[in-house]
Amino acid sequence: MEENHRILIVDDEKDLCEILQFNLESEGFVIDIAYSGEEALKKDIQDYDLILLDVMMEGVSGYKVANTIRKQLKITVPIIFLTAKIDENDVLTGFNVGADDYISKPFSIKEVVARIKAILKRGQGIANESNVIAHQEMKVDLKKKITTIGGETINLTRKEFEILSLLAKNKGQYISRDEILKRIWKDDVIVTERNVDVNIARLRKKIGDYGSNIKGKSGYGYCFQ
Amino acid sequence: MEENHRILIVDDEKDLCEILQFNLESEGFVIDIAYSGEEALKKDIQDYDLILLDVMMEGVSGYKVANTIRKQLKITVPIIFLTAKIDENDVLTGFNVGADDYISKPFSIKEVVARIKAILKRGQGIANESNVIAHQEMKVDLKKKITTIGGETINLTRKEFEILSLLAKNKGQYISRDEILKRIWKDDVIVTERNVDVNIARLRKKIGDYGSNIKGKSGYGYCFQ
DNA sequence: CCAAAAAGTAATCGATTTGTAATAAAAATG
DNA sequence: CATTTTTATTACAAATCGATTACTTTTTGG
Repeated sequence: MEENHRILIVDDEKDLCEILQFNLESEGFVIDIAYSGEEALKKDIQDYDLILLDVMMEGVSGYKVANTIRKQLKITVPIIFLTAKIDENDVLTGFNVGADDYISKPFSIKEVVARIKAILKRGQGIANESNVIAHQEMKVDLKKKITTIGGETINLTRKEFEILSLLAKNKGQYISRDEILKRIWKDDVIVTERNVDVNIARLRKKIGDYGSNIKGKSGYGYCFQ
Repeated sequence: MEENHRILIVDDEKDLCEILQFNLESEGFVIDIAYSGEEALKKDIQDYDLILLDVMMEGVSGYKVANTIRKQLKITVPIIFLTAKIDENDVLTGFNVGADDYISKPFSIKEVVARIKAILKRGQGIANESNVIAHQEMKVDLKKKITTIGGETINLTRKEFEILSLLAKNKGQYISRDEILKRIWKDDVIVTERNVDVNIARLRKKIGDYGSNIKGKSGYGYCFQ
């Protein structure tokens, strides 16, 4: 099934944007454009399948935009950085290498299209492999983000689901609150370890009898068994 | 099966740490950072899957850190050295202390990611490389932090577990109370050597017959045999 | 803009862990 | 062998940690 992928182009060079837009639209992509970092962050990033992001822009740089998308918005949308000439020595200051791929200017449209397709294809592949962790009657579908017990869907919030996934993925292993914070809250918000407790409590309540499978141990953290 | 590997970055250049962090997190790794050798050694090294270690740091150098990890802590976690020097002698020193790889600055992020993946992939084959110390029916799982005797889990407190791990890792070797304090209590609290005694006593009681495997010798400390 | 849901905060209480001190036992010393 | 030092054990107290609740703030979705 073919789907029209949505791509956001972020670049302050208007001409370049238009060339990209024209060519990518010919390839069947749906294009949206932001002419600055600020403008990009006003878009609903979640809606895009891929972002073409210029690194060097006045004001909010591409690096900042990428950082915000990852750390604050927590969106894993693929990002391709567009950057001026590659200088390997520039890594320290130029931020010219990024998350999913980078393309250095000047580039050929063919190259851009090829890389976009490669990344979207890769994403497709991952999406198709369903990843389900099962424990007795309880099933945690990591991809669909759905938890069921005996076929019945359990309504978990995002945080609850993330915690359950993390523990289920590491069955039998104690994971400290600190580690849970690092992995789920990342480092963008400062919350205390009490938050973990509270969410564990909520989670336990929701999964009923399975709640007792989440063991808490003083000094060690939590463990699913 | 995809797993989130934990990587510890040790470098006193904050900018570089952040760039590495950003890029490695994009790759799905869980990142922790230490801005000095001292800080690094306060981390629970056992918990990481790989360590990126800067050689040139004020105070405790990268070599010292690596040396401590290998010789004292007896942890076989892969280590990649980051260094400005491309001096052959340095390379030799690095491999003497058990470095798994060597990357000289300036480097491209792609290179770092590639090397990390290569090493982790290789490590996958070796599987859980002696994360479990066994002595007859007693097993100490350093990663899961669980101790079992004949399959039955022994409920150890954190300190008890740390002491048992330390002694078990250095089977047959006497470790002084002072050394135990340094390694387990670190330098955050000032407690007397009596604390070690007390915890040893508690530990001995909990591991039953194996308690007599922990030998105490006046003037030497404790030894597991 | 409002209502509902989600997530964060604070406070409490109980449990667990750890530290302290006292004492007994063992080992070292001369 | 007597004395001093070191170590083991015990009981108790202090500190820390963790679960839960109620409440507030933030986010989400219409």
